[in-house]
Amino acid sequence: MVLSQKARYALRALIVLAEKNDRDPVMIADIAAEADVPRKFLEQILLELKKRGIVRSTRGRQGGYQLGKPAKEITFADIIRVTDGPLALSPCVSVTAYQKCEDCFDESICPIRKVLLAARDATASVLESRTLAAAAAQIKKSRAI
Amino acid sequence: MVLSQKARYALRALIVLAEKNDRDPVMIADIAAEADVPRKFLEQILLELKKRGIVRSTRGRQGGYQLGKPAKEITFADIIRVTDGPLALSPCVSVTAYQKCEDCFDESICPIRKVLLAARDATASVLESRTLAAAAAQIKKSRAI
DNA sequence: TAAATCCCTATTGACTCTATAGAGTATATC
DNA sequence: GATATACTCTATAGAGTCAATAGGGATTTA
Repeated sequence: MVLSQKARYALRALIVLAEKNDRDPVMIADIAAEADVPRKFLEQILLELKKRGIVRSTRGRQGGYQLGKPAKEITFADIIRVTDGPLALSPCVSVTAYQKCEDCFDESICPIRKVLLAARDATASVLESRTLAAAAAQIKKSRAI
Repeated sequence: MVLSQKARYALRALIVLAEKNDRDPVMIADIAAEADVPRKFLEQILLELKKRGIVRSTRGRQGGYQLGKPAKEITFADIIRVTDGPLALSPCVSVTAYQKCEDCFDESICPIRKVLLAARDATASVLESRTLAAAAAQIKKSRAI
């Protein structure tokens, strides 16, 4: 039920990137320091985010990470799906990774499924509407005060 | 993120009880058979549900389990909170088990928290509105066809 | 060619989840 | 009141997951 540490780290790191306005690549070490994330763990996380197109990287000297697309197109749902898998409380109500329950007679009748489906939709509609851009903007606003 | 097996078992077992209209106590063994849950595991689950007042038990011969209150007063949220803990994606947005994040500077500013709070509210409002009575009614209706 | 930086895989320790086991306690019935 | 029945409680084991660390490989710039 609870968000993994990995997800929290990913969100913090990406918000740091979003605040940079995507000029030059930012080194892992810098992101790690600003987001307060263990450096080697962050490496793994960024690698996964890269595979899913959420960030892109530049290798070698002067290298680092940048967002893979505009911050306002990256939602919390996108990020959490990478680190923690589907948002659904059961694979049988997942939109991105549907899987039938092993011991389910008839899915169309299952009263549990019906509820979990409604819960998934509610969660998804929140997490899909919140973007990195909004989160970064909020931080900047708080800093300005 | 995903519901534990324990939660699924608890929901199935309680829906079985809700269908019985709460006449006489139902033995663990019978509940286990009807809900398709390992018997000894179910014992533990029912014990926890009992501690939280969701079921009540009668010991000795003719003993068994019954719902602890009317089926329409037992919500999915109540049950899941027993088996899986708080609904919130982070302790810092939990209503039933609030806890500050260790590495959080200022909670009122945290842009992640804001989103997780909205997600929690969305999930809770669904799970708190769905009752065992509704689930049992739905099952009976499907069986009638 | 050297330094900087990301890339990739393996490993470890702690913890949790699922399930089973077995002895203990209460109660109805004969 | 003896006995069978059924819930109560605690321990434990195996598998799996999570968080973190480690270290060498590959690539690019200067």
